[in-house]
Amino acid sequence: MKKDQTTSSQPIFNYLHEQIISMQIQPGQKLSENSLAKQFNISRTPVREAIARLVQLGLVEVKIKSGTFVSKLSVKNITEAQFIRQALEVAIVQRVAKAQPTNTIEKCEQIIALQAQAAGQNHVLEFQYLDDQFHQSLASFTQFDRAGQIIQFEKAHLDRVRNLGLKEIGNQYDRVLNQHNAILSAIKNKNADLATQAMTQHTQEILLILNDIQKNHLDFFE
Amino acid sequence: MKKDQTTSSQPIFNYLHEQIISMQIQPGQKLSENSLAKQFNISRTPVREAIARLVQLGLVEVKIKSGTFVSKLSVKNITEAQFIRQALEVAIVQRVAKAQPTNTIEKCEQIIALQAQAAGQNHVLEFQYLDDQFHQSLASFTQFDRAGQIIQFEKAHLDRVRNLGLKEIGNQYDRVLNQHNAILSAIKNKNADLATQAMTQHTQEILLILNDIQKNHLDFFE
DNA sequence: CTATAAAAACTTGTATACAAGTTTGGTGTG
DNA sequence: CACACCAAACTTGTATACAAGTTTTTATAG
Repeated sequence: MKKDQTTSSQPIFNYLHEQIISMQIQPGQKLSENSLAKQFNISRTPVREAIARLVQLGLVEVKIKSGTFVSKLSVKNITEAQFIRQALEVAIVQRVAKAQPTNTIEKCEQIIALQAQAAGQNHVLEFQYLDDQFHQSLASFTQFDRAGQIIQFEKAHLDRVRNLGLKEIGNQYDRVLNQHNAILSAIKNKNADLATQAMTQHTQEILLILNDIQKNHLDFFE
Repeated sequence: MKKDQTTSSQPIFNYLHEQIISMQIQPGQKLSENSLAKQFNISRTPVREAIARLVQLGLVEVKIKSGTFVSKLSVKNITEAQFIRQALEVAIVQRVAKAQPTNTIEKCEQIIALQAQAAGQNHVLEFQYLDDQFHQSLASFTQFDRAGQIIQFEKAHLDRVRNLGLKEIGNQYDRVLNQHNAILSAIKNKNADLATQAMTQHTQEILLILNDIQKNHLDFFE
C-alpha cells in the first residue's frame, strides 16, 4: 500500500532548476545526460525527463545528437517573461483589491515587516525569499495554483538577471519595500486601479537594469 | 547534414492534444502507453514523452503503476484557464490599442469579414478557426511567442467545454462577431480601457455556459 | 610546424528488457 | 449464490543496449 508518487526525475529537476536560476550553472554551459545520471546514481531516463521539462520552460536547449545547453539570456525572452508575469500579477492584485481578504492582507503585512528586518540585517537571500512569499500570498488568494506556477516558471528568467545584477547593482531594499507597501496600501483602499499601477511599476523594475546587465555580461547573452 | 529536429513524440502529442480538446477522447478515458505505441508503430519512449507534456498541461493524469487517464473537466480548472487567458489577452490588447499597428488591424478586419462569411454559411469549424486567428493576430503583434503559447495551451481546457456545448447550445455567431468588432473598434479608437472591457467580456463568455454544461454532463466532471 | 583526413569518443533518440505495483478474472469454499 | 483468495494480465518507472549523427583527438603526409 505504498503510494510513492515521487519519481527520480523530480530531485534532478529541482537541482537543475535551482542551479540555473541562481546562475551557478552559467548560460551556455553544456550539460551531459550521462554525467548527470552518474552524478545522481540513476539512469539517463529520468534525467531526460527532467531536461525535457526544462526545455519546455525555456531554460535549456537541446541540439540534436550534439549536446544539451543551458539557455543563454536574451532580452526578448526576459522581456517576454516580464510581460507574462506582469499580466498575471496585475490580474491577481485586481482580484485581491476588490475582495480585500483579511487573511491575505494580514499575511502581506507580516511579510513586509519581516522584509524590513531582513533589509536591516542585509540578509539578501531571506529578503528575496520574502519577496516571493509576498507575491505568492496574493496569488494563493485566488486559489489558482496554475497561475502561480506559471508566474514562478516565468520568474526564473527574471531571477537569472536579478541574481546577475546583485553583485554589481546590489539589492535595493528600500525600493522594493516601498513598492510592496504601495501595493498593499492600494489594496486596503480598495483601489484596484492604483493597485494595478503599483504592481505594474513593481514588476517592471527588472527592465530598468536589463540593459546595463547585458552590457556587463555580453557573453551570457545570445 | 540532416537537420532533423523532429522527434517521433511530436506527432503523437499533436494527435492526443487534438483528440482531447475536440472531446473525441472523453474525459476520464484510459490511455495505454503500449496500445498507443503499437498504434503509431513506435516504442513506449516517445509515447511517454508526449504524455509527460500533456500531464504538464493538465490534460492527462497518470496514476502510478495503474494507468493513464484523460483529465476530467473541473469547474476549478476551467475557471483558472479562463483567468489566465483573460489576463494575457487583456495585456495584449492593451498594447495593441496603444500602438495601433496598421498591419494587425487590417488582418483583424479581414478575419472578421471571413468570420461573417463562415457564419452565414454555418461553417462551425471554419468560424472557430478564424476565432483563433483573430486572437493570434493580436498576440503576434507583441512578438511574444510564449505568451501566445500559454494562451493556446490554457484555451485547450476552454475548448473542451466549448465543443461540448456546441451540440446543445450551438455556435452563437452574432455574439462573437459583435464582440470581435467591439474589440477592434476600441483598438482603432486608441481606447485601451474600452478594449480591456471588451476583451474581458469576450473571454468571459465561456463562464456563462459552464454551469449548464456541467449539469448536462456530470459524468465528464470530477 | 601545418594541414588534412581518419578514427575514436561523445552526444542524443529510440527500442527493449526488467522491476514492482495494480487491477482483473477465475476458482474454490462456505 | 456469495465471498475470499490467488494467479495471471496490465500498468507505469527505470535501466540498458543500440543507432545515428557530431565533436574532438590523433596520426600522417606535405
